Amino acid sequence: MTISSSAKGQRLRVPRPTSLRDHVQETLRSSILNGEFQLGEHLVERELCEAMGVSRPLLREALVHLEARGLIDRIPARGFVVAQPSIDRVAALYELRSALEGLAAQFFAERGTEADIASLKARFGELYALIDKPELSSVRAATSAFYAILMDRCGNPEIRTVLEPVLDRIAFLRTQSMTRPGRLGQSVAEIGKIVEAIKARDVDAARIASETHIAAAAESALIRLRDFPQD
Amino acid sequence: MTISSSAKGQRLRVPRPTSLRDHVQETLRSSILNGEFQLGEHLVERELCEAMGVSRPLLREALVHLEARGLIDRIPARGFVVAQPSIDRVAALYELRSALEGLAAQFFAERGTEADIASLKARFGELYALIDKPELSSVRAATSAFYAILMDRCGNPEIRTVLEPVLDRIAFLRTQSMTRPGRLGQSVAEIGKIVEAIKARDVDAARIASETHIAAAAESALIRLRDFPQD
DNA sequence: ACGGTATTATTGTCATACAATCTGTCGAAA
DNA sequence: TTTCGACAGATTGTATGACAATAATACCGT
Repeated sequence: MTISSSAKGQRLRVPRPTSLRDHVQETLRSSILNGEFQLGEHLVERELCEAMGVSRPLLREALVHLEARGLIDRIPARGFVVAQPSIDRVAALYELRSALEGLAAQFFAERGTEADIASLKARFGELYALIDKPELSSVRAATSAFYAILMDRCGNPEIRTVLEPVLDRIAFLRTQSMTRPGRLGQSVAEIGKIVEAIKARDVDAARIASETHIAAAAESALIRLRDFPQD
Repeated sequence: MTISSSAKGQRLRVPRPTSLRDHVQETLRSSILNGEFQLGEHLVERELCEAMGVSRPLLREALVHLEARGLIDRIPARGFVVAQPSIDRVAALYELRSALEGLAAQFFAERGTEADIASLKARFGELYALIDKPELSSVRAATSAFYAILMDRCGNPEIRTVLEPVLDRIAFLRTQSMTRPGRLGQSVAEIGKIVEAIKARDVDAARIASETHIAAAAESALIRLRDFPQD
């Protein structure tokens, strides 16, 4: 965890751009979201400590944080495992996601500035351009960028704080659902409806388009989940 | 933290009904919710360790958990402080609460069993009986009981997991707003509308009644917050 | 093959330590 | 007198090591 501080004009001492715990936390989080652990897999503390080169108390702090966000579960005398929501729970999470993103779209249509709307349209353009060559990482990046604008500029910054844990808990399904053949084009079309409604300042249409979009994503994800339950 | 194990027929060793960390966490949480700390107050780790009789790593785990839930904030090299949301943030939180409780009411009206509805009515009855002698702790208990039913039986168990942190962050306002003269009666009347709508299985009315109720609570809380900003 | 027991691995928790950083104080210079 | 800077104390951020309690596993005798 050494950080080179070479830039001469800057402050000499740049010990940690962020706390070490935050780094451990984020590393662990993205490892889980990227599927580097199986659902339900036991997270052995000593192994992770050695792998990341940090002490056990620090690692545990990171784990506790992720536990609070619902990404991992704690089993009383067994330790931490990657959360593995049941099908019912996944359905409930999608339902929540639908409501929260619908709310964000509604607020954005109500309160977004013209500049915000322009940003949103730009992000949508980037996403649209990917329909022909759907590469996983690009699609994911463009989607995140779109939603980052939607959440950050919708006028209610707290939506993001509650939505993020929800998204984390269904992230293991989202990857797949976007790359199904044909699904991307449909999905982008649905998102286009959201953008249109926002552009027209049609509050209800924006909310409904957003809810519809997530409902479709949920259906796609749940079908897949039912087919491969242990995935 | 000694636990007497005297019952003869039971297992002899009853070390911890729950993990010690959970206990520390909950103790700390309720202390904060009960206003035993000022908003923005610095939480000094060593003091809390001694007060609760636990080690610093364990205390920190509890603090990190509460941080993840938004109850406390971490300031880079200063440690943890009790979260002190700005007026804008409080407004955003009430907006979210309104949407989420509206959703719960809607789902309850859609999916609650008759037995669930009967339970809800019973809780409402208990609340109604308190209008004449509004004692803080009773009102709070009855309100929690009502909402516990509403959240647990609405058919989407995830709503509670996202709503709870939201409620925690505005808890410091909720106490006051219920005890304002006249407000309780009005509040109970609003809740009564929710119950009625649910009884009638009127999904939209249930959602709207719930949203309206929280909007009124928000207005009351925000007026108070603007009058006593440092409260 | 099966049931019970011993061993091992791992968690839950503690005590302690120490460098880095922040805070506040006190003195020195303008 | 006011302001600036250095010093000391307090507190965090992180590490090490330890130990009891529990769960998992392997072993062994029947």
